[in-house]
Amino acid sequence: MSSLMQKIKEVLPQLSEAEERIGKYVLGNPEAVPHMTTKELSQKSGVSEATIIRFCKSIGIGSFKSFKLALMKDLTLTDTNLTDFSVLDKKDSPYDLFHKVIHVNKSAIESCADSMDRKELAKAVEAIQHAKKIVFFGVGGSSTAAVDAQYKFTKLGYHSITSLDFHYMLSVIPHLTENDVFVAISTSGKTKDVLELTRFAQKKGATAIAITTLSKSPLYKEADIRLCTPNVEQDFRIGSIPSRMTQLTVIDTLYMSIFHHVGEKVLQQYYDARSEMESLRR
Amino acid sequence: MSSLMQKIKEVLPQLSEAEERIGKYVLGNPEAVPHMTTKELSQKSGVSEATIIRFCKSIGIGSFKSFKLALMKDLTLTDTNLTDFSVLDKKDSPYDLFHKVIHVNKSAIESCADSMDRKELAKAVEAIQHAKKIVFFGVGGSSTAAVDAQYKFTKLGYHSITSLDFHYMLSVIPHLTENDVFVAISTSGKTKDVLELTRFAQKKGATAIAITTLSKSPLYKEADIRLCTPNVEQDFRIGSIPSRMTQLTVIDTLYMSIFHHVGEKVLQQYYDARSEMESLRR
DNA sequence: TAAATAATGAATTTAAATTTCATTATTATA
DNA sequence: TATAATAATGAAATTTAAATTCATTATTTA
Repeated sequence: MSSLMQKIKEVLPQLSEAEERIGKYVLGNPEAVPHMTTKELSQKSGVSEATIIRFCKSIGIGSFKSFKLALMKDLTLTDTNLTDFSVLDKKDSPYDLFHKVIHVNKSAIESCADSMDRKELAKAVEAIQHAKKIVFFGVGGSSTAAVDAQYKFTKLGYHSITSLDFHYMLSVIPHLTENDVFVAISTSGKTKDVLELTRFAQKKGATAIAITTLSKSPLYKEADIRLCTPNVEQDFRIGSIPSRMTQLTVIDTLYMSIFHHVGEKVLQQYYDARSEMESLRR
Repeated sequence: MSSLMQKIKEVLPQLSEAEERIGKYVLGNPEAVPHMTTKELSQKSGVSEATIIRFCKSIGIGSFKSFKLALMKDLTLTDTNLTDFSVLDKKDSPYDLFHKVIHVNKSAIESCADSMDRKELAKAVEAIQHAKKIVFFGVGGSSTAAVDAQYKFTKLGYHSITSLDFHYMLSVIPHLTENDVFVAISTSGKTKDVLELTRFAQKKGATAIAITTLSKSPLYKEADIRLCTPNVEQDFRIGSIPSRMTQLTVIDTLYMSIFHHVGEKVLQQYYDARSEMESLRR
């Protein structure tokens, strides 16, 4: 716990009722407060604006602005890992939500570092490097990552395929061989479509890479290579927001790694494409 | 040299005379500026207050307040000068790259806070709330955000459309009316396809929301509502990685805001869909 | 119970940020 | 070269945020 927050906690019992309410709100939503005005904070915590000012003085800070600055500094120093989004509030304005989204997404990406296994990652890069074809598949919220990956790897010169359509995929997979890679994306690791296609691809000899959470799910168990995303809060309100960020971070890593490797070879083509794009830019 | 100061240095030659004067003052007195008002800074640097505001926008930051905050952060974070990706190294292992990707993505999301204008955001949410149809369009790296948005807003019960195909979009837009919203996604704000479709949609009376960087681009100028993403480093090696993260963060915010609003109404349907999904889960 | 004190928010004032608008300078075009 | 179009600029007005004042209510003390 950092110094300002600590300080607030300490003096909380000595504060008046209204000021205590502010203190509690601040402690509960520290990352939201630095972007608020006195008016907003007064409404959120159910006191008057005047009391906000008094609160600042009570905890020994001269102005509301200084208070916000101090709080912000506090938060950056102790990168709070409040991954949960339970702090959503009826009164939240779009701007408040914006800052909460920033916070959640940042936390999600940060926590990617915890779940990734470097050996598995190395294996995945190795497999993709030598792949003739790469097929990505994800449904629902995970389809975003699949679409993104397909685009990125096409840019790198790969024969890269994805589709939201299960039956389309059924027609793609029979043509896979040992040289190919099937990347299955599913947060839960239980999605039936994804599982069935993964098994099918494996039967054709393709290497199955799973981008999924570390769990006892069938996808986790059966995949050849596991790239784990962290178990981020799955609140219904935020839906798949944070998990999609983690999936994309994994995709980005694969992309960067391959780019890094094929490097110079692709680079010239890349520049060509860029200048061509400039002139053609539709 | 930290990133914001670096950025100012870079754009300095492109700025107008008055704005250049501000830039020089800031570079010369970085530690003084965060505590100044627009009036003070205008006097110190010998320009008008209005020009101060324009200067902030010129360097891609949405308000003077955000500028001061960004500058302050810049000055305190002397050690983390990894913001640029030039630190890519031939010897980097996939795992090294993974951590760099995490860093870049995190920074990109963080800097979203600088460029967003709360009023524009409120306007966007308002427009979408009352929309009958929402059309998303982005090409290249920006298509990911469009696809993601389309999925999210469909889940919220909207008639939500996107396609990668310009000609398909040409057949969609004629049916738009004043009640509809067209969301154009383009980092540069110059993509021809996006511009043409945006103008077409506006001609049909739809409200055009642009998710783009704060710049003098045609898309920025012509859009009815501007949701600005920060000017993240556009290194060819990382391509559109960070800008896609910022676009998604904006999409997430819109989604959360609308969700928050329609809230209870959709919630029941949402739960129904979930349990249905459990049983149907393919 | 009455006086003193403390707590509070509504209303006001002050100050800061932002926008608008008219003016001037610059550039492109006939 | 003259003229229109565009961009740059600051003065003034507007909007927004912060801070103060003051009247009201609750609480404590004698």
